[in-house]
Amino acid sequence: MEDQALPLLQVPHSWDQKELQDRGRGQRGRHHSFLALYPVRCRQARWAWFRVPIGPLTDTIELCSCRPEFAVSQRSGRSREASSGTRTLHSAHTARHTHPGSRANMTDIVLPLAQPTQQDMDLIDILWKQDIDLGVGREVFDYQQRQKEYELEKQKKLEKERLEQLQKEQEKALYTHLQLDEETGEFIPIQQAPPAEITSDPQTLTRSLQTKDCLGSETALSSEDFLKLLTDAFPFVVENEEYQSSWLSDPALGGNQNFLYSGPNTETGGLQSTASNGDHDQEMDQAWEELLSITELKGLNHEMNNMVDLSMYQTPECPAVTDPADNYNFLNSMSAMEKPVGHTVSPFLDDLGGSFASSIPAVNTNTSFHVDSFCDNLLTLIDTKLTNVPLEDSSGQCLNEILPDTVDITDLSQCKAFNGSSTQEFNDSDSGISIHTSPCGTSPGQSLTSSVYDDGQYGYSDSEMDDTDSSPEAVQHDLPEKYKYTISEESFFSLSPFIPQEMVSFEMDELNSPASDLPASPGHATTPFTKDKSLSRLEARFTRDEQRAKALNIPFSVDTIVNLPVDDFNAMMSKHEFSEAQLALIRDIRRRGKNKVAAQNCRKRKMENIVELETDLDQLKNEKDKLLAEKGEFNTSLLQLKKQIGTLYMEVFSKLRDEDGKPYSSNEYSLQQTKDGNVFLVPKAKKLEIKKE
DNA sequence: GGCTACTGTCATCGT
DNA sequence: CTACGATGACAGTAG
Repeated sequence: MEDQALPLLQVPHSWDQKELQDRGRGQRGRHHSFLALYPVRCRQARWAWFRVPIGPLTDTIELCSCRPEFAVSQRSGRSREASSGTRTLHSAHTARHTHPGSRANMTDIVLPLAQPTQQDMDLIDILWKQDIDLGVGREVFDYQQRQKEYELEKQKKLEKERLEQLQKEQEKALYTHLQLDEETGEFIPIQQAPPAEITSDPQTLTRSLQTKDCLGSETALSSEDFLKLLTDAFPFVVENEEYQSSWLSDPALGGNQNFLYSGPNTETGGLQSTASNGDHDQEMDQAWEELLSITELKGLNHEMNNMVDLSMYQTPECPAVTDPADNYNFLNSMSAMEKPVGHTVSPFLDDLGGSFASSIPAVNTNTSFHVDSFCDNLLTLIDTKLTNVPLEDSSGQCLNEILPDTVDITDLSQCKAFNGSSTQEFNDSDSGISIHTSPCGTSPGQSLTSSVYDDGQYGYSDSEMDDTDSSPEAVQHDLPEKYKYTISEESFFSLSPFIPQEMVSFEMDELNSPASDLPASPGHATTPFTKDKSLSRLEARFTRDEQRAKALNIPFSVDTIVNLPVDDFNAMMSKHEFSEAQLALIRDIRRRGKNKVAAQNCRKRKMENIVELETDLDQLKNEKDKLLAEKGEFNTSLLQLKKQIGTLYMEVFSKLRDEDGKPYSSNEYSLQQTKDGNVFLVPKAKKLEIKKE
């Protein structure tokens, strides 16, 4: 640790660090209460600025009165300046500064006591005089006086703290009657008296929507509790369907059909009409419009009456099911509801939580997706889950083994199969699950995978394959696109004896991994979707190549063909006899695979180069600005120098006298400086000659 | 339907 | 001459 104390400057008490930096060392303030600031290097390698009363400085510094003013990073220019150019006050001894008012990190600072040399004393004296010149008397620096001021200040501070304390207590008392809404951060008044019955008053209902977290956080909220919550007064805000999902997700609610039946129309209208302000009104309108548009746009109005929309199925925190029957009743009740409420059915899945989520893929994904059948499935699933009977797929594999331990509910949110918005989306989305949770496609009874697989649609020929490329539907019927991938993937792997098992597992792991990568939070469809997209393409590509390989009975996996080193590859090839077509295909596969990787690398490099160039550009721009500023400064100083030289010239010239004591005419004479530094008075005519020479 | 981003593929060049 | 990587150009796909 360096012990340095550098007398830098005296500044007014009011100056802050920035001002200090701006004004720089050596400047003086106008106000009273001048203090000497000593930058002291502390153990944290920072410069602490200490305020030291000037008065005692002439003799000894009373350390107890030294208070750190502020700490300046050592890297700051100011600190460097302080450490480099200033004279050190050498201390005969040092003392640990342990003033109670010191900041925590300053307690270890060693402030050297000044044992001023004559030089230092001179400097201090000069500073004193400057202060006096500025109208600051010595009394300003009187320690006793300052001590009094300090005491006064301290008292004021204490009083202020007491007031704050009082205020806090008042707030605390207030908050005991309030409840914190974790989502909105608002405090909600706690009303002790529970309502006698569930009201159909939309406002009350919508208020209850705000209890999302309260509801969601409790696994089994009693209906009484819920009713209590219902009657709590909230500011009316319904921003998205999540609110609906939250309140509907409560099992207790699910069991109350009256409540649910009372919902749709009155609620819709009521919500809009009772919205307390325009914004909320608008938001509500928009929310309902969006909900309605989903069905209207897709032309599924009629179907939607009986269909369950799970598009909002995005709440990750799902309480465990406590009473499946409640959910079942609830679901049934929902089937009779109007569209808007029909949309809100999805949340009941939240109740089922992760346990149900893992079973969801087995739900019938027919486009009709009738709620009854869904309920049946649901109930079956719940029962299965509850009775701990392992689900089995068509191949006899235990679903519990296949399914990831934790299937995030967001996986299902991806599953547009439950969206019900359109047939296409319906199917397509299901793939979101089927890819990552294969059992979806292999659920007993309605396994699309097995049906297609069994139908023998899995033909292989190059031409067929090309057809598949251009219009996959042609070959794989009207299966959901990703379903197809899944199907082909699965069936291919299962059918491909030549693919090493570890490779299969690797592939499948790779395919499954995005599911686990999916964010837990709902509503983040972008990232996983991107992954899904690339994933499906990857799958498609692999499938295509694998299919081609399979079609020509090539006994290697695409990965092997592509990734094997040349020698190994050649050795492998030499062990088999291939036809021309096979050889060509293997070459193509290898070339394509290599090129694919190369293209990926190439694009990556390209992007990196772009980023690098942008960085360089920024740097160059900064440098240019800097140079321009520097140029301006140089020009200014050059002008100043020229001016000074002109002045000097005139001054010297005007003092020159001829033999008669008369000044020389500037029209006839001029001063010239030779290279050796001598200055001559030269007649202007001669000057021309010199110039010619 | 046009735009954009992403990706795979092909052709070509250089090593 | 061949293999291979790099890269521009193009096409297909999906949002």
